[in-house]
Amino acid sequence: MGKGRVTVIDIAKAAGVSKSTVSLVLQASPLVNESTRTKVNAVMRELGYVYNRGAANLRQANARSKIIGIVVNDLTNSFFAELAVGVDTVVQSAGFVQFLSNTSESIDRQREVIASMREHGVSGLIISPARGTEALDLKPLVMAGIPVVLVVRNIPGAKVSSLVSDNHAGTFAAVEHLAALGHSRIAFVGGFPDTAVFDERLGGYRDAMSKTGTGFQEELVVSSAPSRAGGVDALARAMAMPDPPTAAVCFNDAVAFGVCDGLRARRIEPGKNFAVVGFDDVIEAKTTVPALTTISVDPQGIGQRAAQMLLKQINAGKPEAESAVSSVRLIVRESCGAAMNKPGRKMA
Amino acid sequence: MGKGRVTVIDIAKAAGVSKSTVSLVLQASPLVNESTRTKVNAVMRELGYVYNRGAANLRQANARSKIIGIVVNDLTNSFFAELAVGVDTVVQSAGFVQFLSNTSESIDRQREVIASMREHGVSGLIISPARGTEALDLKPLVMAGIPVVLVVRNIPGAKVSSLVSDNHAGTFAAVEHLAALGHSRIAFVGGFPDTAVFDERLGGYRDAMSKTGTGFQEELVVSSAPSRAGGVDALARAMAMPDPPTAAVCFNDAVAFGVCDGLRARRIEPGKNFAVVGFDDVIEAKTTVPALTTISVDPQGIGQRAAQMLLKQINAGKPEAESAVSSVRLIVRESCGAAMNKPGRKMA
DNA sequence: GTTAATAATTGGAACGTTCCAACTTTGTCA
DNA sequence: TGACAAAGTTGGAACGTTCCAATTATTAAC
Repeated sequence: MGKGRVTVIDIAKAAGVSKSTVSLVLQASPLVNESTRTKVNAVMRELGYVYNRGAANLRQANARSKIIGIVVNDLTNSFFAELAVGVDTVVQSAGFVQFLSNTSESIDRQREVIASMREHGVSGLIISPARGTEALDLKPLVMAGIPVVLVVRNIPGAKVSSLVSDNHAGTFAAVEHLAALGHSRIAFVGGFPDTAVFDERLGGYRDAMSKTGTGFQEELVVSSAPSRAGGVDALARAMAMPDPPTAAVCFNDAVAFGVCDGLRARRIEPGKNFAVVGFDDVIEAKTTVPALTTISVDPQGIGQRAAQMLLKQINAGKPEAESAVSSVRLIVRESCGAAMNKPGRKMA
Repeated sequence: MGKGRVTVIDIAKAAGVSKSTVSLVLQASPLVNESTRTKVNAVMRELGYVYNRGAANLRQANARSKIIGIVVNDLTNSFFAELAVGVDTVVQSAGFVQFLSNTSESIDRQREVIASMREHGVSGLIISPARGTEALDLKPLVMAGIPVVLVVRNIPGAKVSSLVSDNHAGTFAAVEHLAALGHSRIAFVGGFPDTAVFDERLGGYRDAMSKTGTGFQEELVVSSAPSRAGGVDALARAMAMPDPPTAAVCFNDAVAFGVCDGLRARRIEPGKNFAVVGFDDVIEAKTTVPALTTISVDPQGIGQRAAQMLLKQINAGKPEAESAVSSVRLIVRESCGAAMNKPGRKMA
């Protein structure tokens, strides 16, 4: 059949109108007569026309394309998958489509991905930055006036919007809860020390430990990769201490699951002989056994709110940076032992 | 500063060359003198030039953009997240960037997303189709000569490449293994009955049940949503039967986790009083307690292989449909009780 | 039956890039 | 010295769309 791609001019010719009219039909203009519209639409379907967004964007330098980009640093963490789903629900109803890319914590990859999205003229970007991202990396975006919302990790000095959860309050509440249950040797487990999120969560833990009178002890902080495997590993190191902890506030739920795995491997029952609190409240947290006590940050909710912030900026024209903190709350389930008897230290 | 965006002409003016020369620099042509090249590059950096891929694609109608799209039906299932990172690793090294979109099993959304990706001139598409997708939905893509690889779910009649795992062989092996352990009342649990994948996995189960002499019984098939919650639900129905099963072959790992949750809630220990086998071998399968016996389909591997198939088609020019089946293998861990004593039926 | 207003349509210019054919400069060879 | 080739560079046309100003067809008002 047709060798080249079918254009608006082909449609015009076949429908016996001008290309301008076809263009008007394309943008659903009320100027065009109903009968012409239906005819043009019919021809389009018949010839298998596909809109060339590139050409369109070329002309209307102002209006950007109807896509928003989301860049995450670790797609295998279901937290980010859920965040993306949350974003999707709101951008979808605003008539946008979402393109997601994963950086796997690589700054180089992140640069490529963001450049590529810019080249395709995204209307805005939601970014959970890779470790080590600097304000400088985002400079070009703000210079170009592209709305950006940072989520999960903020970047000091970058003049863009951000939405992070109240990490300090979260771990603070976790420690208070464990202390109220009678624990005093409470460890802080998992996470990479050189991130802002780690600092904030550790800060909440530290302040709460000081406040509860038991005091903050450096040795009770045992870091690791923020993954399930990292949790297993970190727990091993914690339990090897001369006076091991009886409870753990974990960097995130993945670590907490790892800690539970590690406990079980030592024949210690999480929620019974050892209290575990997570952070994030991922979807599995409530169905796993024992159900995980954790800090709920509602990833889908964050995604939705971030998307709303972004859309607001897009519609406002002039992007105005806005910082928000998403509040968190402690969800008490079984893994902290609150529903059971007093915590003991019956180890194998 | 500059109100409009900076173009190749601005660069040319500032560098004292013609726009053609700038264009040649952009595509790293050997024709341009080394000194000119460095000068032009310097000016680009200085003025903050961003390449306009849309304009470029407009001119070179043949060469498509350097992006490949991946469309998945359920991003919250970590299977797909891992598949996506598998794809990413190979397209990345081929100089492509990957844009992912989620359809949440909505055909309408899938249509939008695919249309949007086409409009942006993707070089190829990897699609895990939403439930109910028909060959007709893919027709426009193949007509336009856009390479497509279907993963996970095949669509009969669509003239595109596909890569699915050997579902039949997987459940067949699972049943054989359980039978060898002495089980005879083996249920098939979870999944929506109206999908090709379900049919294939059920088929493997049915054939194996017939072969082992215990025979296939309709009542032992209990379907549900293919999620953790679905597994909990399905197990409840299975255990309510007059003569409940002692083992379950699950539709996927998510269901299997749900089944384990449900068993625990009934004080039945998975891997001890009840055997559970999953399907997919997601990342958590090996670290959970008890470690899940499952059919390994290696989602990252499938992603990689699908990406290779796609790149092959892209480079070949003329896309040639190719069907492949990814072999699977049974990974024996703890949840089937193979490492423990004979299976009993000590229920609470 | 003329004028004014409204509705519908239209050709041409513009967007930022690449391709092509033509051009200039420099160097080589008979 | 002239012819020729090689290396670099260049202006204009083209890609598929939208916008603008201009045009024609239709209806309403007097």
